[in-house]
Amino acid sequence: MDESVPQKGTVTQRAIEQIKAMIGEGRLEPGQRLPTERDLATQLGISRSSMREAIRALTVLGVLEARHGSGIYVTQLEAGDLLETFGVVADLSRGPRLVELLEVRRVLESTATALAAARITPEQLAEVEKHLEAMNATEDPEEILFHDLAFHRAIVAAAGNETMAAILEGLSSRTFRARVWRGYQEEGAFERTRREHARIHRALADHDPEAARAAAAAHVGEVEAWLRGQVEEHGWTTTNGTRP
Amino acid sequence: MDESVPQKGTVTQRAIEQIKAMIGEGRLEPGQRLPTERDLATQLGISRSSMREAIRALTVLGVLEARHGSGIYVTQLEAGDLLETFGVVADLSRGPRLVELLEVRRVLESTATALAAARITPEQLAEVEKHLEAMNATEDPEEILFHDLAFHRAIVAAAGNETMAAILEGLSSRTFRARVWRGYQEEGAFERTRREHARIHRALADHDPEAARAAAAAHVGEVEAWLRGQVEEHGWTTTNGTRP
DNA sequence: TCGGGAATGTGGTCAGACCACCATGACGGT
DNA sequence: ACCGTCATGGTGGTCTGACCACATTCCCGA
Repeated sequence: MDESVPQKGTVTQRAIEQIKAMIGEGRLEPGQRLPTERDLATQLGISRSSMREAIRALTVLGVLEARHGSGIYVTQLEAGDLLETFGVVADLSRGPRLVELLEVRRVLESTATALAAARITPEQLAEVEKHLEAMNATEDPEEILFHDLAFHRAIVAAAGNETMAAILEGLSSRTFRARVWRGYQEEGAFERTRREHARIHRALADHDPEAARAAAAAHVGEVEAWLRGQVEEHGWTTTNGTRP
Repeated sequence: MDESVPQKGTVTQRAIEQIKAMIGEGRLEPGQRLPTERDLATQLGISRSSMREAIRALTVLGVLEARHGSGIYVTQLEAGDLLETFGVVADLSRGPRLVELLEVRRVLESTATALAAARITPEQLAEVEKHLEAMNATEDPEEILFHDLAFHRAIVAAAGNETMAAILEGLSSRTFRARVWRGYQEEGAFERTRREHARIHRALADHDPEAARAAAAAHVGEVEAWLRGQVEEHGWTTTNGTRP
């Protein structure tokens, strides 16, 4: 077919760019099914192996989705699809960068919480309260962590910015939170966490953005300050410890 | 080798997780060279093709780097490496999500600018001024865009949070800015942009974080408001238009 | 009419070959 | 003795063709 494209980088890289361009130009709509790997490879004049690598790359980026036995599809290209890789960053970061990530989270989450305070509906507030109460009603760390995540997720969702929500989701992903939370909560921070959550909830119920922003910033800031201390004290790396 | 891992998802996916785990557990250090594709494939008991797909996936994520004829290496795992994919999001987003991205940028950049005002050194300030003057000294849109990017990049760098800088880099990537900027500047916003930049610079020189935050937020907010109007008016999609 | 199974098409995996590139070191000229 | 040159081996990059696993479709028989 179009042999117009000359040598430029590796063959696979070229294929990645071409498919990305097709989507950018609107020639491929979200949800649409692509030609088969074999056809695509023929069209671009490359082998199926190289085409598969290109598809794999775009799959990882959350742009394409391959369904075994069915075909290759363009994702909905929503924030959640494209920002899923953000979680990997949190998983592989350690030491000083963990603090930086928490600083980003503090900035974004305090803003999101402020927005939520202004816009939250009674239904959304009920969802928040559900997880708040569930969190206070149990002592099981696993369950607490689950409802803690859901609590913040519900708030961020009420802010109405899906992109921001997707980023924060990556910054609060289960493994990331678990790593930091474990050490933090060991120091008897449960009670403080409960107070901070209550303050956030009150600000939301009062529709008070400024109070909500301050409460959220303080909440994340507490963890951030603790982690900063840990990193400075011992050169903490916080790898995914292989617990024996 | 370790045939202990049973069937779980696709073979390639398993390989991706295993390599990611090796890095997470510290068995692979940043900058370290990995075994050859052939050896890795043998070790994990899979074919070279599948292993190559796994490597491609981790390459896209910014975790690995393959050098033709030399070998496969673990990247430095710095924020820039891992967040490079963030630019793809900006490239493929359109319509309402563009506004959301700009909102995220406003939040992060205003914070970064405030931090910079508090910490910036004379050398860093000189760098900022260099681009500010260069930007005001030309009429070539390409050059203006270049120095505009460099202006903000220098400020964000002075904030001292590499993770935040990497995210903002993705949100200001050349293609993203070009798409929005083109339309924005067509409406004679040059003069306003100059005033806003001057205000940001003065706040930095005065080491006044609050003024810096306000100026940066207003600056991005201007573009954001304009874009929001565009999206609401015509159902603007802002694809990479194939200009005929 | 409807249930089930075969046929087909798809992505997933494998094997082996060859090419392009890089690093190293042996070699020969100076 | 020094240094540039080039041969060589090893590495990632690409291609081919085959087979497997899964989803969908469709047709046939109950």
